Amino acid sequence: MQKNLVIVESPAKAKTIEKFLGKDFKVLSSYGHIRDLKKKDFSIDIEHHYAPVYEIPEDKKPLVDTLQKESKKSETVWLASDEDREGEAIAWHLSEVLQLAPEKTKRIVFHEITKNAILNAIEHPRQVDMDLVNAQQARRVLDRIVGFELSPILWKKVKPSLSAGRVQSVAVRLIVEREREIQAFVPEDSFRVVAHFCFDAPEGPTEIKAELSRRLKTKQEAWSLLDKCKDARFTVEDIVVKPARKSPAPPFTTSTLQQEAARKLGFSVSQTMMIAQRLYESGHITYMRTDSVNLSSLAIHAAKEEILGSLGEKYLHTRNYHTHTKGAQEAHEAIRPTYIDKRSIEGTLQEKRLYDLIWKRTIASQMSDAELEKTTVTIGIDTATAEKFVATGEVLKFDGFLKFYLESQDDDKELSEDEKMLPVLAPGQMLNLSVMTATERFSQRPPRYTEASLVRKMEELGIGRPSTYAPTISTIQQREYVARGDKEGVERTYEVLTLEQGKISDKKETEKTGAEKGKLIPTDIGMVVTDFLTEYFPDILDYNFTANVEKRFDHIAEGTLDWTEVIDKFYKVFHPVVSNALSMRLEKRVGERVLGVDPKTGRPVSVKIGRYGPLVQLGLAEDEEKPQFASLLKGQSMSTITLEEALRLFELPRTLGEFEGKVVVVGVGRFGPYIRHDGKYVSLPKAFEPLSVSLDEAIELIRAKREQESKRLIKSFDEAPDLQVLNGRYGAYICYKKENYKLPKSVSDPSALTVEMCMEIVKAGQDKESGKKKTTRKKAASK
DNA sequence: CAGTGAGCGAGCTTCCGCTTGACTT
Repeated sequence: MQKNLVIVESPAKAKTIEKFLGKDFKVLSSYGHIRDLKKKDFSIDIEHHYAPVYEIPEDKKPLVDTLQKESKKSETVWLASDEDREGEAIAWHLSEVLQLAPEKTKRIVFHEITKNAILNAIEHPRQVDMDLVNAQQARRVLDRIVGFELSPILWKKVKPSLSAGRVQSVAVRLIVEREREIQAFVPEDSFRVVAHFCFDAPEGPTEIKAELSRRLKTKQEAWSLLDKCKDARFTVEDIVVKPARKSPAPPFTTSTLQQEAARKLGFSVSQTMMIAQRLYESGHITYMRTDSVNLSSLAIHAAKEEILGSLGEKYLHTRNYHTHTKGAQEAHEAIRPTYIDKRSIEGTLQEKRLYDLIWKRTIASQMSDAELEKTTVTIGIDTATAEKFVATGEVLKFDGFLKFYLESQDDDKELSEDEKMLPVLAPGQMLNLSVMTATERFSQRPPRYTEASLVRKMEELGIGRPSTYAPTISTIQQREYVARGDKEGVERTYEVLTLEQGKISDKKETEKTGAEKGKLIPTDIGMVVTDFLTEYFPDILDYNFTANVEKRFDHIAEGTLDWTEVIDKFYKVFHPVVSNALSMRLEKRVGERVLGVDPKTGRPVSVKIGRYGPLVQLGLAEDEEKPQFASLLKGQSMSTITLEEALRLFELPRTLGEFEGKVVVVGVGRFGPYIRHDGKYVSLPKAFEPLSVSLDEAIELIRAKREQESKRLIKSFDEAPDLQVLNGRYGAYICYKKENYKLPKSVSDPSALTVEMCMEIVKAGQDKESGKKKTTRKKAASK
């Protein structure tokens, strides 16, 4: 009979802890939640105090069986899930499902995975905290109610298979509203005046650059200042030297790691999480889903040793950081290297780079401030005494933590001139003007969100958790509410006035502005759904909704509120709005817009969302003649399409002419624009537009496709007509009875393959396939 | 891969937070 069973959430954690506890303890993992509301049904009994209907998901059953057996064998079961709302619920579900007797069940928590922390936890067990569990049930039930009541409204009113929820709908709203701000943005221009002065210093002629202390509103104003400066005397009026400090950023949380990995390494949010997961599993870093900036005393000590050893005491400044994030639950440490003395690790390049980032950030957080000296020089103009030029310089006196790490800025802001050292000057010193320019500058529109900056905003609003940031971002893209995309910049002209050698000249220059890559852009569906939800459910879409309900969850956790009453209060208000929204008959479809009348037929033209996305419609459903439909093209938007553009869409499919006696037709299908000829399809590359592509271009594309086709067949065999060696997008492969098989790496020349060799590969592939099918089928069933 | 979409209409879709798989084309 084994004495003790400890259950934690993560298997990697289980492995480490088992080492600390010795023979009398077996440590297993629950792999997160073991029980949840039933997947399919609403599963909340409204009539009976919102009683949740739980089930053990199919893929968790074997695990639960194992836990069952092991717990029966043990004298004491230690529930060691995380110390937060979800962790407490996991502990409770475990004790319910495994039917653990209270006298042999103990709840323990620890914040750091160290031997001391765990032994200490074992010394201080407690019972499962039902108030905290109820706070979790309230959270879970609320999310189910919101998600499962809102989504069906969208299926009926907008499009099937859409979804809405407390977190995702607000995330989409942020992106939609930002896009509208950008559309409504009117840039304001002003003139930035910069002067280059020169003077004779002991070491030779020296230059200094200074900027007028304010921007000038108009060209006239700029001109008149430059005019005044033609014969002006410039004098150094004041020199101020001020010390300044910069402090390091706190250690990484999930959200800050995602942001920095995006800025410094160019990783997507999900990529960062996958790489971090691997680092965690191989024991290199602490847990990667955390909202805490706290470091264990052990880690701080290790960082201290590391800094003292390599740089000395001057660079050391240990600190404890505190979380100010809304709704943070701090069940884990900050993300840091497990062994801080490990400067680098074995692994892929990406793993190494991410580890390096985490290492530097952790070490820097325990290092001294950087010390700077900021110098400000004010330069007066005798012909315009109200105006001043200002030159600023910055000198790094002591690098401190900057030796390792500087947090990046989003590229949102206009880059400031890099500040550097100023030459030595004295008050009263005269300066000669060499050149002065007044350049027209424009105020910047707000930037679109990146995945990482959206995460930052969500965290700020307390929406979502470290474990859901990445999944939420992929959900809103999967539902086609938003898409990652590039925006081309626009050419803009601006004016530059130059004063040089007593003469003012005036010229126009051009620049590209507003180009963005990989930013989140809302789709028509995203905008229509957001408008609909904010109109009917303003409370849910409110940026403070989560923060407000979190307050109530906190009261439940403290035991001062009953969870079913919180849900009841919410449901009594929410559900009638849902019923109302479902029953109302809409004059128009949600998001429908009438563009005008087709001059040819006199029939009305409108845009709306159809089952497969945005479409234009010519005529009405009740007309005797059936209406015509056409999908919007890529790059077109319901909100900006004009009547003329819409009418042109009805020209598709369009006959271009004949080639080899057969018609060539261009159209737009489910997979984008295509050319059809002689029963064969060729997709239209991005560079062409279906409305403007010519017959000659189409023929060219058909020929190119044929050329590619002809290269497709590498080898066929007379004795085995079902067998072919083909050239595909990913290189050579074998096709046998319509199934494809990958070639092993050992095959260097696919054209040398024989029937026997091929059949061997096919057979190996089939064996693998049959082993795989079981799992894929299971996946499909659970989906 | 397939180029659709209100007149019949079954049955499907959906939430958020905990975890890690075992897959590739």
